[in-house]
Amino acid sequence: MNIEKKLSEKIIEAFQSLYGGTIDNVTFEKTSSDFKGDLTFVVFNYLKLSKKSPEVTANEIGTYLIQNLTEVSDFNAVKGFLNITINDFFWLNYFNSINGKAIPFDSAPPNPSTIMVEYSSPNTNKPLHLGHVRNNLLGYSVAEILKATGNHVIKTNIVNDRGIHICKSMLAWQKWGNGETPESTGMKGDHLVGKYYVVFDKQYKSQITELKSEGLSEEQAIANSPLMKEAQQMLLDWENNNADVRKLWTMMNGWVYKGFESTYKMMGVDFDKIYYESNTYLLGKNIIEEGLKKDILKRRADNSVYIDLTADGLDEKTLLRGDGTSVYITQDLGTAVQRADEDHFNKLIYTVGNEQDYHFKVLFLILKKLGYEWADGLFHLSYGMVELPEGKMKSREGTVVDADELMQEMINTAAATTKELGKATDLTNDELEKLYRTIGLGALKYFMLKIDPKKKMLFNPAESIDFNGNTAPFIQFNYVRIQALLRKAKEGSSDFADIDLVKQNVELLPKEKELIIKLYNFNTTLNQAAKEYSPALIANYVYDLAKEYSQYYHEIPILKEELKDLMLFRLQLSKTIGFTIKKSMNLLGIDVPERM
RNA sequence: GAUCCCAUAGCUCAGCUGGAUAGAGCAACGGUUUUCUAAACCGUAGGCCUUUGGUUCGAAUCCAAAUGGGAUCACCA
Repeated sequence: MNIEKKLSEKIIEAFQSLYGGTIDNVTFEKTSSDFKGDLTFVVFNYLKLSKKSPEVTANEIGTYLIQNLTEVSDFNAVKGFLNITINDFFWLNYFNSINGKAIPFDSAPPNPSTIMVEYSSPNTNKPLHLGHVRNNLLGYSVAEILKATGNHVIKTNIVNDRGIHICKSMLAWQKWGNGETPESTGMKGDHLVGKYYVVFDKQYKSQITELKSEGLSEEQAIANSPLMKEAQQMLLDWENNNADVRKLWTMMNGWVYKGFESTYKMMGVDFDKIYYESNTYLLGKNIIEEGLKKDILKRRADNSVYIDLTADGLDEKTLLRGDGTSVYITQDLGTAVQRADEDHFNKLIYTVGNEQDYHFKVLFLILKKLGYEWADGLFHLSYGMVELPEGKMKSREGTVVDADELMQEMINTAAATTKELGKATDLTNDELEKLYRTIGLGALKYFMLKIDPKKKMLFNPAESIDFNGNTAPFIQFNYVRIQALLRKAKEGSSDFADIDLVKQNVELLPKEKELIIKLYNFNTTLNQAAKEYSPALIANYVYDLAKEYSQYYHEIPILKEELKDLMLFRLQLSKTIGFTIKKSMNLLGIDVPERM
């Protein structure tokens, strides 16, 4: 039932029959609103075959189509643009085939791919911030989109639960914590641990200042800071399984996990498989050995191992230190191989900020050189940083927008706005709480997902996120209006109890045809979003749909339409649009309320 | 120094697989509610698509360079 495909075939046929030439698949674009028609075929590229002027060629093709394809009801040729009108029957037929339900995805791949989507990947020394919010929403949404296109998706998270940064928090807590716990302070665990990360930094800096005032250079001061030495010792103790350090580590990480859990829950994201770096950080050494045997990797005089990527326009990259210990990329090599062995993925998508573009380029190239076939399925979903007006966020200095606080603020704003507008007054308190969350978090999620992932984005905390215009609340509002219509229809008359059963052939208004075409385009958009890993395409689609509907709603009577068939058709159209809005929003991880 | 990413209305962004007169939202100004939820709708105003050159019948879109902004180039993670 793909009209573009049908048209394309007929046009190829037309060229064959009219001009005796063969052409490849042709493409169409949406006819400009200034001209009559639904789809436009541009003939300029094919004039060599027709050996006629653009206008004549377009006219001849148009005539052929109208004679040989029943779906084509009209055409006009302007210069080289052939504007094709598809008859209402086709569109209505398509619409009836959906029949008031969510649009089914029509081209699920015959062999579903297994796709791992890694996202979030937090450090356990501080709470999640705005940057993580973008990461989480993006990863979650991409996973949902890939699922919707028929893939088997495994959402994974690799938690960086070990390293010097955690030791800093641990040390500071040990020294200045006075035994504080989440229970004793009422603080969320991740925030409590984050507090001591900042304490460490403060103490460390004042120590450096002190050492410098004693006459040491900056470099010497850094090298001789007792606090940093202690932290490093703690890391060594951790690696050597020192019981006390491990106990402290387990306790504090436990606090953090509890905190993360509630943040993830509030955000509405989840994972199928969680890895911990404390389990994976030693992986990868055997791969290095293999690589050395194959002579792909080289050993330096000091015993360190590296790979020479200069021929590929990159640098030499060290993979193992002289003392035999791992570096960051060693473990990434190891986890990639482990995942390939365990999960047999076709694709592995790393949702990580664009500051690591180089790292992933190197990682993928090394794996490829080592001969892993699945390395072609690796993809770095690189997204731009979230910046504040004053520049980059620095968690050590506490200049971050905290995820928990931001979400709460959004919910508060949603509550205030709802009250101000005097809306939803008949809901219970529980329902209201849920509504505020749906609207507030919806606004936040949409705000972050509607922007092309690869672009960096500016977040100004002073200007609150909008609730009007191109926003989630606007889209949600249109969904709610539809639900209100449907409710009223059912209450008003038993004739409308089952709107789904009605199939009507009516004369379409231009706006109605436009809306059906929009619905028809859902699958194309979904496919493209999956192909490009871009939730922004879905966001733009659903906004367009809601906006068109909003105009329609204002222009055309629905429940007040006197012709019953027409009223039913319009209700059915509204219902289908409602389904599509909901489905699209869910792909973005956004809920829609029934009332607001 | 090298590499990568970005540049479209005052602001935030679409448009990028070349096509017809470059689109939204916000902000500004004016209008619409005894009638299906006004978180809405309609209208006005706002543009050298950073610049220059190239490819093409045709360039915001592709190529090259310049300018400006960001990131990266650790035996850190």
